[in-house]
Amino acid sequence: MRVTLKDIAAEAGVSTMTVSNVINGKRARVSQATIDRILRIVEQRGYVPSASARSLAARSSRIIGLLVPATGEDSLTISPHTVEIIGVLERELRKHDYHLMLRGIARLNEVAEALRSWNLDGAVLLGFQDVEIDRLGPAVVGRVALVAMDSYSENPLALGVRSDDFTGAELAARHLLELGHRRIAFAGPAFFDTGVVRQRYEGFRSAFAAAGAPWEGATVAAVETTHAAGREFGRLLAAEHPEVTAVFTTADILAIGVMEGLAEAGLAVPGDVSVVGYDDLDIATYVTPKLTTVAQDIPAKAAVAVRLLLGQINREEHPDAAITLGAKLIERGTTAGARRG
Amino acid sequence: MRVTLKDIAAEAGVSTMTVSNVINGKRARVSQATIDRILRIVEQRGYVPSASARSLAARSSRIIGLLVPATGEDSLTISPHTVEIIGVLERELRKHDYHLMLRGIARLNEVAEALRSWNLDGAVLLGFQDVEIDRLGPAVVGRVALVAMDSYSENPLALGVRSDDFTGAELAARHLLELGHRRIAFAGPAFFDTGVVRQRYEGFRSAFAAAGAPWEGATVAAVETTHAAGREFGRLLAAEHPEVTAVFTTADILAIGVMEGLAEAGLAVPGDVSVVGYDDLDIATYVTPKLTTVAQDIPAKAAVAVRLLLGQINREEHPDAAITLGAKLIERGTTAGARRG
DNA sequence: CATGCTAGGTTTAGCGCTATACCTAAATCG
DNA sequence: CGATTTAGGTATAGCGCTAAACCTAGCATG
Repeated sequence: MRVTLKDIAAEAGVSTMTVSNVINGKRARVSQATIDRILRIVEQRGYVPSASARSLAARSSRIIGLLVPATGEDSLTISPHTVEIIGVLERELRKHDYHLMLRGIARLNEVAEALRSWNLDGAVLLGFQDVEIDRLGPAVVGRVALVAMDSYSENPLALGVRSDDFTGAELAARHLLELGHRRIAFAGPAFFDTGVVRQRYEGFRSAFAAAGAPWEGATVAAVETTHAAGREFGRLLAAEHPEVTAVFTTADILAIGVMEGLAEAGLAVPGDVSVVGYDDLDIATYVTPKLTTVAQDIPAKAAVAVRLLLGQINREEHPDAAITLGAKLIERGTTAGARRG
Repeated sequence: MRVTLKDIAAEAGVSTMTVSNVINGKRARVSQATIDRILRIVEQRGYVPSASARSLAARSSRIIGLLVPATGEDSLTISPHTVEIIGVLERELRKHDYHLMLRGIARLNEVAEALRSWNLDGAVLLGFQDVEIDRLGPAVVGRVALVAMDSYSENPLALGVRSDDFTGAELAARHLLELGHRRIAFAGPAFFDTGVVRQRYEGFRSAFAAAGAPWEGATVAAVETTHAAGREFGRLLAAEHPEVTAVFTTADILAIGVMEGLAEAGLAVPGDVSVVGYDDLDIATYVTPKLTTVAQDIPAKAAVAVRLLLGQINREEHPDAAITLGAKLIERGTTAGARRG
């Protein structure tokens, strides 16, 4: 059978509480000799505490949920961007002896279920829309620490962590404008009215204003964040928008699709059309020419998320309402002066 | 406070066991009227069972561990290939009301810790070496169902699930040989003596034998599975192996690196050198020309893993010792007839 | 010398659930 | 018509741990 606290206590000749205290580092009221004896026995017997019993008794699981949108049928679509976040989250949490539970969320009320069922101490929401975050009420959340990645929701129940999407897009647009482009396309998913996409859209717009460029030069298109949709859009651009000489996209994968679509239509990048991506994923450097893109510090974003979570859990007051990290432009080979026709 | 079984039982005027039985689908000995009444109250009160209490009492957690190698310092490196597996695993397990816990493993004995501490019902080992799987003893594993992805270990404690790496590599090599190549490089990580790499190596060799091609034509190189290492190798090939006209790599990412290295050295793909990857990741189609590669059915692999796990958990006898899925060659643009120099 | 304080513990009472054994009235059987 | 089965439950005893309150001997203090 399993080795329990009781076994250790019996062998050490003390009560289970003493063993429990030693194991949990509450050693103030235990003599050094007893501590040593207990630890030796624990080691020897290969005692591993039962997490279920712990979380039942202590009402805290040391599990952080990683909640990702999912449909019932499809498997989770985890973008490369998300993957990097997961890796860093896991490491940071493991350092603090927390564990990560991955859960696809098909309907929003599953969030409550996930939180309550597992007694989660906290959760990271990855890839949800702002409107979804907005809808999380106190009944759902309870006393669980929540961090929403890439959210601009004002919901005080979920702290937002994001990089500066406004500035990122602004930098990209300014870069294109400085190269002389005036007819620029903005391609991103169809949520211009909220969240990350909105910020990028506004940043993009702001650069036009700052440069005194006519906003009429912009072509705004709702394009799904996939390679295929990007390719489609590239072809469309080639066929029906001869005036456009540059494209800003909200994702590298989209930019790479656009590049392919343009190439198929016989247009050169950056010769005829310049392209800018977003995220600076590894794939940005795998394509030819290498993609000019906006970089965010993803590991930092994940680390901040963990810091906020643990801060909330340990009641170091409710920390900062939201954290915004920087973004910077990485100039590579897909942008050049404007000329097409 | 939390709504508990007791609350539901009191409100329904039955014992907690009856509620428990209804909730767990053991409804044989409960009248339909009582079932309906209980379910209505459960719904109404928003009752969610406590997973910790359950796993403590039932000695089963309904959690499957997803164990991935990790160093203490680095974050988990999750390859695109791994990501796809994770997504499918999550969906399949969620269907059966199991949950996924992600855990980086720095030292092998952490496997035991993870399994015991959380009372895991099973675990999927992702990305471990065969020798590591070999070392898992009964003391570590206990009665936990274990599936090792991409393992060729003979350890009966961990069922292996993999695709047919031997045949995949053989197909690739045969393709190159049929195109007339005789001086072919094999590039892969330095574990030629075991596991997946060994299978691919043997498959590669076997194609030479089958084609009656002299094995002396092969150049075997240990190259890390990264873009940077591939690029380095591509340059090396260009500079010091003028006789080589084709490269088979054990990963797409590696192949893409090789392509870049070759291009930098002024060699054309496939004009001067043909390149074949492995895995058929999305990125294989993002590069120019598109990468010829070996495809495995990753979703199927993950689904099989879940099937084996659940099979073991439900004691449908100990199922098949290991499962090998197919592999096929996807011919795209990076392979052509042999000519260089 | 009564009194408090401190070090070093112990005792008690659950946390919320499930396994197991048991119970009772009504229906069925030989 | 007594014995057995069946439907539809209940009672009891934990699972392994922790929070909170309590205890006691020994020492210092006014």
